Amino acid sequence: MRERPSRTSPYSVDVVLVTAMGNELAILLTRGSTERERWALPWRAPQTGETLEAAAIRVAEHALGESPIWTEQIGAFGDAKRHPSESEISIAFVGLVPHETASPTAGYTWFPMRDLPPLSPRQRAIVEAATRTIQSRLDQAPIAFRLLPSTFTLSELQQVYELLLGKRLHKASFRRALQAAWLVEPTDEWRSEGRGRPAQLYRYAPKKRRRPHRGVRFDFLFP
Amino acid sequence: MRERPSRTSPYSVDVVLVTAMGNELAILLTRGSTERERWALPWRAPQTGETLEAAAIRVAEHALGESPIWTEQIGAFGDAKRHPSESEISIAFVGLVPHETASPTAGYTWFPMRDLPPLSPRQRAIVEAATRTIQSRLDQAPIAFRLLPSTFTLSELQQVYELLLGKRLHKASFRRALQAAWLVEPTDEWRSEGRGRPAQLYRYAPKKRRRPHRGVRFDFLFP
DNA sequence: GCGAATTAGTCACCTTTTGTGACTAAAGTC
DNA sequence: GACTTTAGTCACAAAAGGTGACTAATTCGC
Repeated sequence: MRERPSRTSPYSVDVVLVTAMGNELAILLTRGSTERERWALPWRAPQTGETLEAAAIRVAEHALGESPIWTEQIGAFGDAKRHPSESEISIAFVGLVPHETASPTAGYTWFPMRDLPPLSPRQRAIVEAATRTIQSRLDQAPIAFRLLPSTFTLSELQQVYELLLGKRLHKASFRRALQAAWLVEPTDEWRSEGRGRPAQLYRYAPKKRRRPHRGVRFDFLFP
Repeated sequence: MRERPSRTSPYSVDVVLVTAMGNELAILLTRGSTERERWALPWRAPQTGETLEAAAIRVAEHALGESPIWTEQIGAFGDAKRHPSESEISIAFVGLVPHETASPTAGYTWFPMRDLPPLSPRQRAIVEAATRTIQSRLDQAPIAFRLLPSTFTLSELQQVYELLLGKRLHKASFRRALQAAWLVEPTDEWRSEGRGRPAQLYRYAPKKRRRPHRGVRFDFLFP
């Protein structure tokens, strides 16, 4: 099932598989067989007739035995940076995987994002772009909800958001915005997690559409 | 200078060149030489050692004699849709060009976005993605300002925003947000455009950085 | 058993942002 | 001079967002 690197393949599909591992984000890496001691993103030379996204999903299935709960293309990366596959360009995807159900198959290991081994320049650029892609999609798609089990506490949800956004959020603001969006509904279960007061469990149950009703923003970062 | 279509090329760089033509957005198309009566996006089979973005800029220079004022990669498009170049995948770029200075070379024509000729399915998908890319970048980069001459009236600027966003904006809100962002400064010139009161001319002169200071948003379009 | 510590959940207050109609100003048209 | 047209500004209300402080329910140490 493991495809061999085809040195003549003009492009590869590289996938950044991201999970919330405890208190940190982690991505899946594999030891590059073609290169000495280097770690690399899972990748694949897509077969003809195969959709790019389908190729990305197959990479994930091969590495984890499961498909991601959300996938998005990051873009094409060429720019004369070396790549393990020696392909000219990489079409990069990002995929999110709940950590509970995702157990890497042989040869794949989770690495915390804050402490990655050396990667090829191109793949490092891909990982950085993956972070930006996740963050910019976070308010447009319910990707954080699917990183959690089907029921979860609001504190857990907030922790996932803080992890993905890379910043702390105020509890009251977070819950107020969540309520206004009609995205979750409470179950009648509670979970006592050791110390403090037990938390009510919620499930993702979106109820109403948001009106995309806003004017312009001028949020330029560099003038 | 016109590169010939290489049938063995594994991928092509396709460019959506967008301009504000009077009251409408327009994109540049060329008559596909390999296909009977079809129009197509300008494209190029990139040379080895050439950056993807450099290839896109060269496409623009070849078609317009000028490089775009803003360029961004849209992504890679494969998905078994036919393409004039018969390449397996297209790396798509979007580029913005001021209409005043951009005169197409032979074989290239501006088409209003609302009335495009039939394109290949893949290129139609690329054009739609280009629109989304522009709209999502509009509040993060000063691309609207560079579509205009160096001095412009605030009404002209608002019209460009309305064109790119595809929706009307309220005059007072637009100007209030613009002032808060410290992006323009008035000149001491005025322009009388026929009918009503003359408008003051402004120039793009960004002064201060915005704080990326905001909580979460739950703006999902489909639950 | 009891107070301290810890986590969950909510409220109230205030500031900022945003939508919007109405207003004044300066030009042309008739 | 009255009317039309475009520019530019104001002020009010509503909505969104930041924040500290409060109550509630549990465990831990003693």
